[in-house]
Amino acid sequence: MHGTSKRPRRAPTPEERKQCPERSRRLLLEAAMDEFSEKGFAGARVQDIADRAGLNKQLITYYFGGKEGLYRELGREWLRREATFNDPAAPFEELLIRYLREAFDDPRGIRLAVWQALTGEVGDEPREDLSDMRRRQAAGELADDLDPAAVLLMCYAVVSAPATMPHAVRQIFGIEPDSPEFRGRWEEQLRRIVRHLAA
Amino acid sequence: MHGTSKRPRRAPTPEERKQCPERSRRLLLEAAMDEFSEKGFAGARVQDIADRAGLNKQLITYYFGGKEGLYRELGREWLRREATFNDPAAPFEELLIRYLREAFDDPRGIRLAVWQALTGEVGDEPREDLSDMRRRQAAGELADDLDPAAVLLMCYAVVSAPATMPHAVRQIFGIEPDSPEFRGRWEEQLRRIVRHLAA
DNA sequence: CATGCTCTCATCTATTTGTTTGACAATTTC
DNA sequence: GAAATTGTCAAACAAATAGATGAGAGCATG
Repeated sequence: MHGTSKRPRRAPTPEERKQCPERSRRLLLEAAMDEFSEKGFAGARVQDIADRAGLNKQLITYYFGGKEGLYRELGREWLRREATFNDPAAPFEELLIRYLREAFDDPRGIRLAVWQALTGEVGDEPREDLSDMRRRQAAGELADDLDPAAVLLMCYAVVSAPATMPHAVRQIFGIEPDSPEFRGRWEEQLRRIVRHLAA
Repeated sequence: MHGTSKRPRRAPTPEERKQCPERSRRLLLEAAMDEFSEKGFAGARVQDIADRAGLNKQLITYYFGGKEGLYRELGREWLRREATFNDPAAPFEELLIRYLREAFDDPRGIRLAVWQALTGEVGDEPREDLSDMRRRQAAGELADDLDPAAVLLMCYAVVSAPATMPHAVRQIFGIEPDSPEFRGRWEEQLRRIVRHLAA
């Protein structure tokens, strides 16, 4: 089922792989992102993470203090990453689409976030800044009768939807949520929807 | 942490509780709905389910053939329930709000569905019927440039949002997702949004 | 009241799983 | 280049957990 059937690690360090803690850390984080985003914290197995990284599972304890430590570190990293997303210059529609594409290209972050939300884990993310949305509203990018906060939440919801409710996509559209067809269709429709919200 | 510290079940059948398989089944299903919707399949513990139901955990095997059987039965039940939701007569806005209130009153179904989606479980739900949406569009309830399928998916997304991304609600609105304040505000905003989509 | 069946429970067991331990190799430091 | 530190691994360990076993109570039917 997994790539490595018996971990035959005969040639562990062909050349490149001498001993490199930074590399190991990175490999574990990547593998953990795969596993956790796929199965959630409770469903993920440290053995699988280690296998995926091609490393010994003990290293998870060594580097991150255990399964939970690794999970937390992953959350922190995601936060750092997401913080670089605001771009006040771009029009709202473009911002949404940019975010949507990111979500399509790598749904792991969103899946992880939803999993954290479902398990009720409380991250200490700061209060979202709405001044930008209000500015856009004043500039006519958003209808006056709408609450910027609500529109923002709606955007989160529709961007995450393909990842959080793939079954609904299949049910409604009859195509795969990760197919180019759906990608294009959803993107175009979201564009139109936000245009409707501007009028 | 749990209600029964040591399960002191001294008076097991005070009066009402003689021996009633139907009651036991129902209790287990209810408890399972709580646990699974809260922690997902992998995170839920049969012991906790049994405790919550005030019954012995072996009964889960007895009635449902094990943890997984119980989980499946829950999914089936939810499908049966959701099938009774269509109401072609009501205006679209009211339909959405009705669904939203249901979700607020008991988010367990939605949480369960999202969990199933995240774990990649494939239910065999039939293809969604869009003819109703198309009729509404023709009747002017929905702008012509919008894809009925996309609007439907958006509705699912925004209705589920408070349950699937409570952290976002706190972050953006600064209030609790299940507070009456948020309920009212979100409902009102969704009304306005769908009105924008009709124009 | 006996008998068979259904329902319930406490205990045990096998397995899974995250972590610990101790050995050893690689790398750095002096 | 020797010693100490760091990185890696395999095997053992301990906790948790789902399911199995067998005993026994409730309830019907003769």
